[in-house]
Amino acid sequence: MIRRKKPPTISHVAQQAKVSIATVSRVLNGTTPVDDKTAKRVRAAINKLNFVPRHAARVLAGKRTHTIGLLLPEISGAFFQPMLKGIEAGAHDAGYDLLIHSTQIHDPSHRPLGEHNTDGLLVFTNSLDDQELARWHRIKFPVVLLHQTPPDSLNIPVITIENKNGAAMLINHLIEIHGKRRIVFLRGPEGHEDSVWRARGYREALEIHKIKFDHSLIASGGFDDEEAFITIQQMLTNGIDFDAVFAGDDDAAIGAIRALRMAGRVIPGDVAVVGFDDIPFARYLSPALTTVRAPIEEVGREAVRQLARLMNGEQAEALTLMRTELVIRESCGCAPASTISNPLQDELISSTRR
Amino acid sequence: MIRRKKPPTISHVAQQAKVSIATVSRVLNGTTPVDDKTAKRVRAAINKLNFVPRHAARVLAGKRTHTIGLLLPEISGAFFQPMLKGIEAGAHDAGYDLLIHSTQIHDPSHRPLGEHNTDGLLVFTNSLDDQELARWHRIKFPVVLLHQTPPDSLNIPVITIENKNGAAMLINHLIEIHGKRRIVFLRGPEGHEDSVWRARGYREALEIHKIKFDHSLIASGGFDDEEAFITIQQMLTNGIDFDAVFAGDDDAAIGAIRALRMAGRVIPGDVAVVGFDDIPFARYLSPALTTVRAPIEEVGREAVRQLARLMNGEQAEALTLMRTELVIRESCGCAPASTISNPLQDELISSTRR
DNA sequence: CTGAAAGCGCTTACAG
DNA sequence: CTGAAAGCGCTTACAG
Repeated sequence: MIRRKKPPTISHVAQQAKVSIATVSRVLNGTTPVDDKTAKRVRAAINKLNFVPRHAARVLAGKRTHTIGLLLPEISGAFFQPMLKGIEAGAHDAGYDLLIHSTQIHDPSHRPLGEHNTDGLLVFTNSLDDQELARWHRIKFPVVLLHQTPPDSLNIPVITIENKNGAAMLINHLIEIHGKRRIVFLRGPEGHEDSVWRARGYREALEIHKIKFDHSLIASGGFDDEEAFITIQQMLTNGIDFDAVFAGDDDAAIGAIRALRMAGRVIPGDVAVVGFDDIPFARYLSPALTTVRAPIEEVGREAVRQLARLMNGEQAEALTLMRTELVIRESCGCAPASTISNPLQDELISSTRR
Repeated sequence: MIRRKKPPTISHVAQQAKVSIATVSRVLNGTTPVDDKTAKRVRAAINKLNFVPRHAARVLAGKRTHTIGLLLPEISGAFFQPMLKGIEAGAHDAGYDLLIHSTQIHDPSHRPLGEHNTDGLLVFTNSLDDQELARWHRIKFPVVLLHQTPPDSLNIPVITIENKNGAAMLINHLIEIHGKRRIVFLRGPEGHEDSVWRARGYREALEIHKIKFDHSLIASGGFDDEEAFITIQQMLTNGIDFDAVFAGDDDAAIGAIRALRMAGRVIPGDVAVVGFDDIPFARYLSPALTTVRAPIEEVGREAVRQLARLMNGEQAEALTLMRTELVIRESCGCAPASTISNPLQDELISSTRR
């Protein structure tokens, strides 16, 4: 068992400064004017005892926590980096601390993040069951969803991106410019909405070009390097014929490229490979990855903004849909812009129609 | 102001189930046997009211939190991904929840993570001032340091890696195999211990080969893509002459490569570039990056293990120094192993002497 | 400007 | 097996 020396409490400080605990609390919070000399004594006592108020007690006594929580399924893949950056920046701007928990859905009686230790929550796809969302909705606890539609018809604000159009633009490009007809699509993790919408974009683009949908070209990539690697290897082994791969996201694209190379296929000569997200590394791959740029960081910022409105008792936007852009580089078969890869020269095509 | 409907408390449940709150607490915690029928009634009430105990109250009343905290300066750069993975895995194995906060040192009276809401803390370099560490040490609150030596002579356990030997191996390779003499070193962020040790490795290697240390070859790379990019551009503009760059870490190596390319330099023909860490993408760069493999994920796991010992009142290892390995790929000037890049074929050289 | 006291929602000896 | 009550460390009306 742990034996830690008991930290000082507000009573110790009060004793030391010869005032009541109420007064200590007041200089701590600056809620009520306190006599200068008294305040000075209290501060001296605080310093001397090295007193730090216990968060738990404060929260119990009804104070706001000034922190927001972020619930993630896991922090893996390059995707989360810009998202975290945006959220951190947003939280900082709004004057909130940020606490992050990556969770595999677990025992609801023991949530590490919730109304007991935060003023509001950001919830990313797949990190929570609907019951918990419903409960928060019921007690009017501020929650904003990322890349995920709320269950039932709970009106919880959502921030997400133009997945469908982004995917469709990508597939259109492969078909129209590079004459591809047999395009593999690698799905993301089970229940991941981004994946569902990208699949729809894929199908719609096929339909527009009267290309028959072929089930055998759909497989699971898990938005993950390793899983995509294995899947593509398997498709190769099974002799499935294809001339392009839409890997679902950039991480999976890396795995796909690796598998294809290992099998001796040339990219983009034999097979074109495209991703989604435009993670920082996408442009440094060789061939440089053609992909869709998702404004991931901005999604994070905006989510905090909406959450802040909720926490202030204001109304938030029900749905914020952020634009995606086609980023054409080399892995689709287009020629390199120049020897010097200049990001500014990437061709950008916006996903907003018209 | 926020008006949330008040969530049910343990008293409501007690009323509903017609028992005392003590009994409710018992079925909640399973601490004392409770009559089956009573328990069933209580559980029914809990379900009906959708009751979730308030963490803050539990903690106040003296329960352990079953969660550990991780303090980081920021989650940026590809480095943190494997570290987080290791820590998450470690926490999960040890049966703890993990809460993460990335912080710029702020107001000590308002720490988002500490003894009030965790049972122990993992602290990464640069995320905290020494005072706070000293305070925790004083109250015997379990803390483990990552990549950072404790201040003064507080005996706080540390997990870190063989930075010096790793760097020395890298520089030795550049000098001995590729005949480099003017090697740039890009420092990491201010106060970052990894950077300090890597600098020492760099200098020692130079000394061994009787190469005079040249101040003008040292600059700041910040362990960051963008910062390294700017720095190298500047060195080029200033006409500083060099035949190799040790970028400090892999992220910075990417920025360095970008700047050199933009200036028309060929890598590794004109300038060799090497990194440190071996982040997942290092092998996919072109040329594939020569670097030092740091067992980042394992550092995370081990840190949690040591922390768990502390939290159990056991003694922890004062210093855990993890081995690094030289990973020779192409960016140093070595020939590619084969067209098919196989990780297993990378040449590995361990940092442990003898 | 300051203090005494109630209350936040739990847990846990102590009795029974 | 179960309940009454004290206590965890704060905040905040309510008086003065």
